[in-house]
Amino acid sequence: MNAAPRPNPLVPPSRTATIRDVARAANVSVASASRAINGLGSVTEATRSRVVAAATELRYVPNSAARSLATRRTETIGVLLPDLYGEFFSEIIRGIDGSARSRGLHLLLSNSHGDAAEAAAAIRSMRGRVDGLIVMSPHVDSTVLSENLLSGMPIVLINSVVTGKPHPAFLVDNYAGATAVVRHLAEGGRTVAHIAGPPANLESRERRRGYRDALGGHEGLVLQGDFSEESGYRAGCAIAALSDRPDAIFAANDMMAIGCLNALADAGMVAPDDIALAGFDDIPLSRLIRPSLTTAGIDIAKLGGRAVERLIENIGPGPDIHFDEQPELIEPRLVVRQSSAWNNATRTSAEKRGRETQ
Amino acid sequence: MNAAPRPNPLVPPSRTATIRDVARAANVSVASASRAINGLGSVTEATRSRVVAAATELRYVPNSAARSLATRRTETIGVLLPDLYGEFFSEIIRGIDGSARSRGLHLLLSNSHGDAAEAAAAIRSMRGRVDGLIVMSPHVDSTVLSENLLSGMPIVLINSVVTGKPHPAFLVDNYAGATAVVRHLAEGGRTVAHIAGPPANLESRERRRGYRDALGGHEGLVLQGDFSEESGYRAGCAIAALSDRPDAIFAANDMMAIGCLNALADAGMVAPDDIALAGFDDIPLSRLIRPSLTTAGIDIAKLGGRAVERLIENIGPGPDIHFDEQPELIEPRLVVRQSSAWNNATRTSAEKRGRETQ
DNA sequence: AACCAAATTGTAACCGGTTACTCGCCACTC
DNA sequence: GAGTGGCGAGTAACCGGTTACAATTTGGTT
Repeated sequence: MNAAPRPNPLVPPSRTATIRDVARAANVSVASASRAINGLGSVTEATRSRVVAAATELRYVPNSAARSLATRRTETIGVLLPDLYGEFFSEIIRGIDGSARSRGLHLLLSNSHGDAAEAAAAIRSMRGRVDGLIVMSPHVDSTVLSENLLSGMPIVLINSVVTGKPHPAFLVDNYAGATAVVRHLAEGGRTVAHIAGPPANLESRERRRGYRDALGGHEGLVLQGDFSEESGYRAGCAIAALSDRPDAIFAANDMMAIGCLNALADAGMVAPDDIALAGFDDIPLSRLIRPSLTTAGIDIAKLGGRAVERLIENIGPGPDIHFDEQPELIEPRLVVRQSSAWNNATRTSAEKRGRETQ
Repeated sequence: MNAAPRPNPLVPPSRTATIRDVARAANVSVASASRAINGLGSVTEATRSRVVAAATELRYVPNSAARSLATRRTETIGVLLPDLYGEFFSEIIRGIDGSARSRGLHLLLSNSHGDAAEAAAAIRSMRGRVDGLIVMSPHVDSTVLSENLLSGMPIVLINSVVTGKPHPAFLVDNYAGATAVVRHLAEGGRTVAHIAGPPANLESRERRRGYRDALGGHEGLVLQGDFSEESGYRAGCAIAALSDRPDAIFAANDMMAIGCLNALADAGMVAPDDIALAGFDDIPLSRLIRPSLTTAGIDIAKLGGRAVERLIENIGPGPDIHFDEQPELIEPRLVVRQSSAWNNATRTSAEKRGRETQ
């Protein structure tokens, strides 16, 4: 009559139901209960319905930790993003979330990493919590990745160039987008100045290269900026003060273009009549300001969704499907709005109101 | 010499290290290894360092599923958000993420729920994956919550009113914000019109109530909008067409204010000289457009951070700490910018450039 | 030197699922 | 009627941690 083998004899009250409870209630073994619940293996319709009934009766919800431990899958994908400005962030998450949810996957999010060490820590801390990773970060490089990713983990990169071992990746084609914008601005032999982004930034270098090549290799006036609205404002002031002004300005991103536009406005000049202007990114502000801003941009949400799909392909059975593939280039779409609508005849009334026909 | 008790005798190659491997390498028991790694219980410095050395040597990373299974904690908080527009979304996530990360917590995110059923599904699917929930959703109500939340799970609500059992909650004080804006616009006896948000929306009702009370209970001209820029534009056109125009307009949010501003501009009127204007939310666009927009808003990131802190208090030992407490009201701050700067004398040059001194 | 309390360490039983393998049982051939 | 193939169900061994409890060591007293 040794009555104390179990440490805690009376737990039943207010404890969440386990699969053993369900099995007992349905009068089957745990194995059958598990099979019935997951619809795998062979189970009679009779036992299946008995188990399901017991499960709903007991409000049974499988413990996901136990399940992951046994199956080695988490049904979760990790998302690593840099400290992004509003719209880009919400759009890419919207795309990722939509695509993930439709496949029953959860999202483990980590954003705003100041440096490579923080990004590495984030990657490491996600190990074992996710089945795959979507990484968009200027701070990762092949070292960070291989050091912190245990070999098997599938990963998809967005706008992050890593040398060394190739991973599936998506890259916005900054070069193509910039040439498209500059060709548009330069139509009819107009001179085009450039407000450049930070030289250390790959995207700003690519956009500048596009600018240069669109002008046949001969750069016009180039002012240094840092992607902030303030730096665009300063550049705009500088240009307004020139005696010999360019016909048009290509800013390396929309924020600087907006700053520049404001500077010109403060100097009493209006775009496009006095000087035309275009940016890059197509942030939502671009169509809301007056004059609305010509720019080039991509469908960010779609990009996020595609990244998830790509990741899932690689989570599946055979690892390393698209192994030594080139990064997939996403070409931005040129969006012409008021700020470069030189010719009134071509300005539709919808454009005048800053609305797009889409 | 029975050599086949283990099902898979040769797994060592490319298998991730477990705590037993570490224990073996450090020549201690798994219990000591666990204690050394977690810094709990008492362990000699000597064994601790041996274990740590072995762990780094083997690149050991604890399996989080196993850990959660044993400890019943996931070190993760779930975040449920509605389909939010850019800036609000990224700011609140920034605040939540920063606060969570500094405490070593992960974020499981789920956004864009179309209806109550989807929100309920999201809550249910997070069960067992998170230690607590931050919910901001117009779709939850007490039924959804009590049905899908097993009693113990801590939760913090943001801008969601649920009747019934009280939960810790934060609420933006739309009424107070609106009265502040309207009092400012009405200074000197000026007449103020209102562009209202969708009547079904609680926030727009509260803002309208603030508008009415700030005018002593007597509403002026009220136009119906739906929070979109388009509806603001239409309202602006309607006002521009009036023969007897109000001195100022209070739009129930910034997007409608911007639309209205554009409509007035298209009609050849400039704010604030012809008509003053203010919005609500203080989205970043508000200080970037010309004229920059007077508005009222809260520090969204801070709100997110505080929600996390509040949640953590309730995750701790004693459940239901702040049980029957009132929701915490967050009072928006009035931000006066160009669009209501009637008097040139009070307009600083910094404001003219649309920059704030903060 | 013996003794005892405190500090370390080890053993093994959990946490709650999944699943390889075994066992009955039944229908169907030969 | 014995042999056999296959299906449904059950047993128990995992997955990889944590931790209660027991066993051992340590160190300070008398």
